[in-house]
Amino acid sequence: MNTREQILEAAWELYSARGFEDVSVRDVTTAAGVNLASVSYHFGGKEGLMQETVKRCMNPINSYRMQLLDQEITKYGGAEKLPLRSILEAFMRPLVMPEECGVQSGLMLRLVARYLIESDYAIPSVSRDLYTEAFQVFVKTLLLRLPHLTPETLVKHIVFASGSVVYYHGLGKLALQLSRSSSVSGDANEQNAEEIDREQMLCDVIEFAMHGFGGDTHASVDA
Amino acid sequence: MNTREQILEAAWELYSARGFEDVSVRDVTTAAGVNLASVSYHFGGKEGLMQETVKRCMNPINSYRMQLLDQEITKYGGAEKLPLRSILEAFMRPLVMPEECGVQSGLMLRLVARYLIESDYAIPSVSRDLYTEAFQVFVKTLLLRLPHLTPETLVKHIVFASGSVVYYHGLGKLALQLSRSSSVSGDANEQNAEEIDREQMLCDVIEFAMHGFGGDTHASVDA
DNA sequence: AGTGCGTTCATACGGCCGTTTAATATTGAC
DNA sequence: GTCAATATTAAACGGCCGTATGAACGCACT
Repeated sequence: MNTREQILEAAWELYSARGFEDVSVRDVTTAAGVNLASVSYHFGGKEGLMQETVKRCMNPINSYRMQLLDQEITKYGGAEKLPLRSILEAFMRPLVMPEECGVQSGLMLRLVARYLIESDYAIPSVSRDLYTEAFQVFVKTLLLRLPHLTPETLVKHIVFASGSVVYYHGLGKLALQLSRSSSVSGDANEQNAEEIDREQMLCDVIEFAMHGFGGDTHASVDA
Repeated sequence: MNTREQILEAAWELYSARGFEDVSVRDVTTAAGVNLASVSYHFGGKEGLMQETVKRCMNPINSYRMQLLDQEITKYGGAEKLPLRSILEAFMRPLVMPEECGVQSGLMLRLVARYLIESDYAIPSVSRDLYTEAFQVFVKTLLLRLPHLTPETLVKHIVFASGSVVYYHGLGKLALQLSRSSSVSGDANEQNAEEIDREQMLCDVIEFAMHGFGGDTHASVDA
């Protein structure tokens, strides 16, 4: 029964790093140190392995979102008193800091981005339900706080915020290089920029999104 | 000499629709109605074709960005008098409405998203220069308008805004479904949502981003 | 000891991949 | 018209892909 876990762990790392379509079953089983046929046996095939991999990381993410939201609700004594910042952070922090809910490494966002794009926007039933639940809860909570906005607008804004964080995680380093390299750039190929400050990124994107939602940047416990 | 163009056209459509790694050279040549070996002959191989494809669509995009920016500058009589909205629209409209600069179809954003992700964030020299130029011009222009912000902050915000539009284009339909489907959803597989209103999307994301930049939502010719 | 079942294994299969080759067709300058 | 350069073609190459097969293994249970 250990084989299954070894496969999932290797699959997670490889898919995150290189993408779903670019990683062969052989790559996964070799990295996991198990037999090639194990994937067919345990997951029915490559497609099954991919779905299970996504499921295994999206479940904790969405649970963590709910958990953070609940924490803030009790902290502020009611969902209707939640600051906008708390709601946004509860939604986005699990994406940026997945290790806080047991999903290892910052490859999370790359995997999500890859999956959403490669799967041709047809999220399979596995993760569709998870997404649906989390999405609806957050839209509902936001609606309490921003009753003058329509649910459609709120959805748009959540998507905007998610896009910001996903995109920035992927392009942040590069973009900063581009903006700086107006001066001498030495070789154009130095791709080894310092690791990105994810906590700072989270803070930045929340700040950006809060303005987008039209919320007050500062304390807004009073409503 | 027509073969080359037919290949590029077919490649553009297929790459946009299905992704780079998922489209074989045979797929492209078959769709183009040319011989398999033509790709090697004209582009040196699949890698060369991919790069040329990206180049052929990013060149017009970045030119269009500059053109829109210049239009607004003359319209308002000086780069320092540009409303924030004009700058943001000049940057994002070409992504959302590529057909306005001769890049056909709304598959543009998917191709960009795919390329950025699949190429492992290592934008090859081909498009790197184009991006660099456009990025620096826009950062510089934004700096005129928002001198209290640092260039790093501006870069972040541009990336946030780009991420919003790319992500929303990919997920918008799905997200709206998710938010609505709290009620009856019939089959969970109806993926045939109506086409997205791109002009509206552009407007929404500009509005969202403007708040994020801290700019005034309304006319800001007066500075 | 023997039986049955879940698991792991080495191996093989057919298929598609990107690229190469060498022959043929087309072009354009002289 | 000739001839070299350019362009296109059909066919084949080796390689990796996902999956299937059937044998071997571990082990609880009788």
